[in-house]
Amino acid sequence: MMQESGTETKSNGSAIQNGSSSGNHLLECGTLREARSNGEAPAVDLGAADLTHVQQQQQQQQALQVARQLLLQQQQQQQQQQQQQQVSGLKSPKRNDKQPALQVPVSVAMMTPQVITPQQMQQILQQQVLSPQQLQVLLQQQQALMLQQQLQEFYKKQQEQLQLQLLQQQHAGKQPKEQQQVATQQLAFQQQLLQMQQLQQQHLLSLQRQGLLTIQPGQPALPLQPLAQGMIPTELQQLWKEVTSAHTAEETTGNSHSSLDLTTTCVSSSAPSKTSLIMNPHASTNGQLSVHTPKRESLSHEEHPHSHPLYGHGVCKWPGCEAVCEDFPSFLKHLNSEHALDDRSTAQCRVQMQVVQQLELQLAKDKERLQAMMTHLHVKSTEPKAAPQPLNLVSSVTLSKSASEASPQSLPHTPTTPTAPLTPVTQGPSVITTTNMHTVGPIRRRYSDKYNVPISSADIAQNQEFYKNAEVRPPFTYASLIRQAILESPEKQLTLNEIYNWFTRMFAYFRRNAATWKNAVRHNLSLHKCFVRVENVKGAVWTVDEVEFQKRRPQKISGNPSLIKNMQSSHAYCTPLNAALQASMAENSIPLYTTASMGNPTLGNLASAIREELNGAMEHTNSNESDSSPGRSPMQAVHPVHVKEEPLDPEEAEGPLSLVTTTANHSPDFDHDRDYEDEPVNEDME
DNA sequence: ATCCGCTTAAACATTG
DNA sequence: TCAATGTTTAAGCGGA
Repeated sequence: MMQESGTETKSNGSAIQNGSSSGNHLLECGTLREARSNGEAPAVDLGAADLTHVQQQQQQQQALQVARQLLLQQQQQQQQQQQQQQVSGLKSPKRNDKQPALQVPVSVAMMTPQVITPQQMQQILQQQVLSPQQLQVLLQQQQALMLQQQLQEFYKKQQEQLQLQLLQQQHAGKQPKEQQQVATQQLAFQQQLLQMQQLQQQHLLSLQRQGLLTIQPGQPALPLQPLAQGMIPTELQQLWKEVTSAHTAEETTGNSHSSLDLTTTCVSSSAPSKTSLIMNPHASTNGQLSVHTPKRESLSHEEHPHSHPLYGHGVCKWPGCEAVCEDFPSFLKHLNSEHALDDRSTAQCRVQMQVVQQLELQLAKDKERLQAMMTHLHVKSTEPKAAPQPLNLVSSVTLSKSASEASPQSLPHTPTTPTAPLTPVTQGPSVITTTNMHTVGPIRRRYSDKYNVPISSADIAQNQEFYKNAEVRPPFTYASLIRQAILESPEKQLTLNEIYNWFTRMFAYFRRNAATWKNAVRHNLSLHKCFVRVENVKGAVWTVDEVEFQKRRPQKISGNPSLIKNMQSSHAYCTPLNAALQASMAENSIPLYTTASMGNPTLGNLASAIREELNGAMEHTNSNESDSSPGRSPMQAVHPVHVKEEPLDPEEAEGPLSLVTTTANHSPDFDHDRDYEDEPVNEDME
């Protein structure tokens, strides 16, 4: 179907017309293009999806405000406690060093080195200096803080009980001197606990703040981006290490440990209510000193004493420990010696609570997100198998309304694992139902280019929000992307720099390793004959020679059985493809599959173009159905196979295009792109 | 095993 | 001179 676009490439007038007609592309595409021409940063793009995000932001902010109040109260409370500790000389220098880390968000930290005031918070919210991700992290932080508040209450109860027991002891005739000492030790212990809570909180916050720093500013919230939320395991690990080291350092400051034993003995009778589950190992530790260890173990793990959750593979599973214990008794010994009730263990246990809380939170959010995604994609069932299925980034997102309704089996868009193999198979709406199951798998191929099937604008448009924000490598070849970039431009021509900008604008992945992928872009531009360089007054622009696609397709088909097979399957898609296209377009009343290359993307033109394309493609093939070929989007499926060895007559494409002047609107627009170029090249590419 | 396509790296030339 | 641009070659990898 790209014949039309191919011929249009020659026709300058039609190319311009295409640019105007492409305005009814998805909103964001138009916005992007406009932004590009206006020299605006793409970060300010506001599509329909972004409006939804704004609403979500407002809701989040409301909740956040409540959470911030809690945070504020708690911080004030902690400040008071800290002052007390300073008076009592228990202040840890390390904590003092980390004091600035208490400030939660980066922007807040820049505003104030101290405590966040409500006014400042309000300001933050009003100015929306925080991205939704940051807000989310903040929320998580404050949930953790609330958890700590519960902890504090818990310890207060402990303290009360302790004092009660002390009173009893006093009545029993204990010496006043000893009592006084005990009381002092209690106080010290409690202060220590509070201090440790602050420490852990600071660790948490600092870690999460570090996480915030990695979030690219200005990014709109994405429901499809669960990655930046919550704490990743490495962070948790790091958290443990930090806590461990922090308290190790704190121990060197000479905190009294003698008080702990006494305290724990008294605390043993109080069973934590809310946190009993999580605190269980710790509570049992509290209850018994090392002498009573067997009993403690029997408390926690009555029936399986040797399947201790903290012991596995001969290694102590205490977070951050990993000490080797040959057998279970030695492990118990180690547990009691190294992980007895002390400040460190208490702190670690508390952190573990937070970790669990975080994970549960994240799990809940991801579940909710998954549900929303499935709902959005009209997946009726909530089968959990849908998520771990191999990703089909493109196809699922390319789903049109009608198509998704017609294919309830289609996988939801679950790009929850960017590390997962990229298996996006560009499928058209009608294709998904029948072929989706055959296309799953860890396929790294860029189908869109392997069969010379460029990405449709719909693919880009509907995936762009995802790829814009998630650092996931797009499942398209460089050639496809370049072609798409060029065809998306109003005049079907881009300078190299504009192509660069398109890459960085459309794909977060290409905001790194600029030297690498830019080199690849240049390489592809030079390598593939379909990219035609057109000299211009201002330099040179790159265009796509669609004719080259057309010319080479039959050769490839006749020569490559596998490709024949694929084209056969493409042909099989023809009928439902058109139907789905028509339905989709009719429903949306917009040309969903408007591509710049399609020129005037009316329904009739598009459908006929597809048919024409397919008919042309199937000249040398039979119409057998193939079930093993990857599905492709309509635009992609019908694209000819690319052969690059055939020399191209430059005049063919250059003639008309030479009349076109450059868009000349690329320069100031992408100053932000420069930022990406300077990033260190440390990303593992594959 | 081989071919092919894609990616990446790199060297080199050209140009503004 | 320098950076951007453009060309070319080569190696590695994975799929067919």
